Amino acid sequence: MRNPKSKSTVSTTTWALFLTTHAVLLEKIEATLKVAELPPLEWYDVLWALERAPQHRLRMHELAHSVVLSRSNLTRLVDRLEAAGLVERQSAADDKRGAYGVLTSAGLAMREKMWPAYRDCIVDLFNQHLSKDEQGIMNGALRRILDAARDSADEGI
Amino acid sequence: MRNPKSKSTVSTTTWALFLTTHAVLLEKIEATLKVAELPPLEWYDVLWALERAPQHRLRMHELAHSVVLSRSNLTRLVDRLEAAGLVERQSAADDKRGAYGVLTSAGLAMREKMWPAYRDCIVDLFNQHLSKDEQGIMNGALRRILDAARDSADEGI
DNA sequence: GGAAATTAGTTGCGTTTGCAACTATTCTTG
DNA sequence: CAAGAATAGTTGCAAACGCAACTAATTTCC
Repeated sequence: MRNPKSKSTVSTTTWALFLTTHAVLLEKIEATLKVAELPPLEWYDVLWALERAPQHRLRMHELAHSVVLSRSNLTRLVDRLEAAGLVERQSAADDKRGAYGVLTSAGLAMREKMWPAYRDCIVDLFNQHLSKDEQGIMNGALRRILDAARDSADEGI
Repeated sequence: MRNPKSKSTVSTTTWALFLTTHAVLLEKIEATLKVAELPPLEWYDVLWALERAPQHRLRMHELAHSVVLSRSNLTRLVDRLEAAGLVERQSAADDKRGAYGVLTSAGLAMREKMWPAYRDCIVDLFNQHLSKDEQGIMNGALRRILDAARDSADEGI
């Protein structure tokens, strides 16, 4: 029982590496963005999700799902983005409960401004170390894991 | 410029899947632990790091590095673990600035109690969807990424 | 051998998170 | 078509985090 692996022989090496790599890389990326005086990564995620969406807008719950955040956290993240002028709220015409998060032109500009710094991080820390084959294999494997975790049938990444 | 990929042709699919998979899986695992009335995952990480360490103890900064946490956050995480009786602080004899975090027997028991629930999560959400080959390839790739990010030359995972 | 720089760990403070409760609207179905 | 259930989004509050400042001990090196 000293070593978890001994019990029913499950190897957790990949999982442990997955977690640690994520933690280390995220820490580095956030630090880089901070030095460049750019907003945190989650802002990028929201801006990019909106940029890809039809009419540059998504309902709050869609946005929350898209960036994998709880509703309440997304509410407040959008508060901050709205305060910064990067996103606007628009009430939904067809559902009076609902609201859209809408990308502003300043939000689009910020997404584009953040991208080079972010892309360089991804390349330097991640892509650079992966062969095309490895990328293909990881895409397949992660896709499968993600779809299973989300009970399949979800749209984009 | 609409699509980041178009610029200097860097494919960020793997990275995006990596991030999203991490977020979704962590959310599920934390929820499972909570339902089982078990402490959060980071407690497990600390307990397990100490359990593997010689004499079940590590200096605070080693522990911080081992679980990829800032010093100040580790200080307070250990505060909580100490309050729960799972870890003790011990001042270092050879360096009067220093302190050890030491696993208590209650801490060891808790680690063992958490493991089955955690292991089941890992298997169900992660391992189950990976072939041995895929695991091997991911291990190699992640190891390489992690070592590079940490300027190589770091011990255990 | 002693001033300056470095390292270990903690703490204060403002920000962000997580959870549960809450309002308001829409859907269900008897 | 009305009562109850479900869904959308926000908010209050306590816990946790990130950063910079702080104390204390150790190392460097002139």
